[in-house]
Amino acid sequence: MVSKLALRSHLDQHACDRLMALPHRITELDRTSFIAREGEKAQQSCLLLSGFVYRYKLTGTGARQICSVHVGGDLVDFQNGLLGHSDYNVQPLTAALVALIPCDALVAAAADCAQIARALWTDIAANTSILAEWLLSVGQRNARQRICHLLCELALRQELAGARTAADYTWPMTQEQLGDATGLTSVHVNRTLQALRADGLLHLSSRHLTILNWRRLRDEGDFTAAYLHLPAADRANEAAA
Amino acid sequence: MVSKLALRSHLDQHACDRLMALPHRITELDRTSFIAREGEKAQQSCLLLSGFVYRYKLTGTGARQICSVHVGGDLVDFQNGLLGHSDYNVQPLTAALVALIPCDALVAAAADCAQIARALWTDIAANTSILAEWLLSVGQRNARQRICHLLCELALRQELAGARTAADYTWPMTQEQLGDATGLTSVHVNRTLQALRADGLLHLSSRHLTILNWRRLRDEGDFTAAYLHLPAADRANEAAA
DNA sequence: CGGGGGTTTGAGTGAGCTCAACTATCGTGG
DNA sequence: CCACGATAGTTGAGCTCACTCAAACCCCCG
Repeated sequence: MVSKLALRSHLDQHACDRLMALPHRITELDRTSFIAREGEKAQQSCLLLSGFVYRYKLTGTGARQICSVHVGGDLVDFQNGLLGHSDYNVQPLTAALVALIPCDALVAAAADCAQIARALWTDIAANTSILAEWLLSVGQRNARQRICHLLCELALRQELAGARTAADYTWPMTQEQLGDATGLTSVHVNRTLQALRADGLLHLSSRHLTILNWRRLRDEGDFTAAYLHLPAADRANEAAA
Repeated sequence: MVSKLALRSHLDQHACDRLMALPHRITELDRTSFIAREGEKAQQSCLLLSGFVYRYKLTGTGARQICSVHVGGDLVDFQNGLLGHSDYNVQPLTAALVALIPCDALVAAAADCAQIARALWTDIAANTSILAEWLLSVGQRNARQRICHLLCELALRQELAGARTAADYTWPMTQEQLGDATGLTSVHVNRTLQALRADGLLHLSSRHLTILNWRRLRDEGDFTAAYLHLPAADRANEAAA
């Protein structure tokens, strides 16, 4: 379970044992709780076991930008432990089961074991890569592209996280949250989603998304999976419509 | 020189020596050269000695989003060495002097020395934090705020990188590049800059920026320096107009 | 059956875009 | 020393994508 973290790089038995032995506290969280709060000290990392979690920042006037969405198996908020205080807020998007791990313990494990260090580094780098792609989306793509793109991304990430199929998955966000992730208003998200439905690309009802035409959704969203750095990315990207 | 990298965390003599001993190749680059190219293997990190460097991504239709701008002392493009291939392009913004360091050597140094590992981690985390703030800007702030914000950011980062003063510094970007960094067109950047000049906030001519009213620029840009994780941030943020 | 969060719809508005031309600046070579 | 070309900045006019505000609707849950 804990070792799911390290999909992107090889870990031998010793490294896995070391990870499993990390001190941690498993907690169930509801949507109103905070995992981290901007400006506070962050001493714990959070490994997401099930459910969804998101990070967001606020402007001075209260506008919210969602900076990432995390699916099961993701290690959230590790970096901030290193910097002393958190830059952003982290909250569950849905009810979520998380394992809280002291950052110090992770750092110590990394110092002990080069494989763990590399795995953690790789994980951080992959998350940074996703962040850069989000910036590209928000900065350069139009509403329809942004939404298609995000839908594709979460499809693949959830599939890797253990969902049966990428084409049919749990949709964790409200339209307002989708807007805050893409830099759009919820009204405009709503209209754009309607257009996508009308064009037969997808079926989205509360908490559940079905992708009806993967190829078109991918093309319209200008989506290529490389930035996710998933081992299965190539295959998934070729998945039939 | 090499050790400037580690401003954010403590390094003892041993760690510094270890860093200085890293294999590297110093090169002078002009604006047309590539430090990394999207999709290629990246085996080298790049420590920027002088000049400016930027990273950018392209959409399928060729729109460009600048993901970061780097000033002297920054370690650029380290993460991608870990992931195998680069997600983005890295080019000099101006003529630049860089030290190319093999990623493996950095990883090895980190494995040897916990202080180096922590310094590198911290550096990556700080860069990620900046990226998140850019996402916030592009997603939620208007043109004027985005530009003011970026001007403030580069002022502080350059000051820390050794410029005499934050209020008066080398401006490395064209208006088009500023547009690509903020998700605006160069035309709109131009008009917004004119408004800022007219309001007496700054003086910007080719390659040189003078901030005339730091406080207003900061307030209008909704800028707070915390996300930069600079030791001097608090002081700088309070600098007089 | 009465909230309340989420979604949908309508109408009007505006920030920022597009396209296109023009100007300024500067380095280069004849 | 000037003509030239290239790069960067400026201006104008018209347009559109996405926003704002506001009201309805839906549906789940207590």
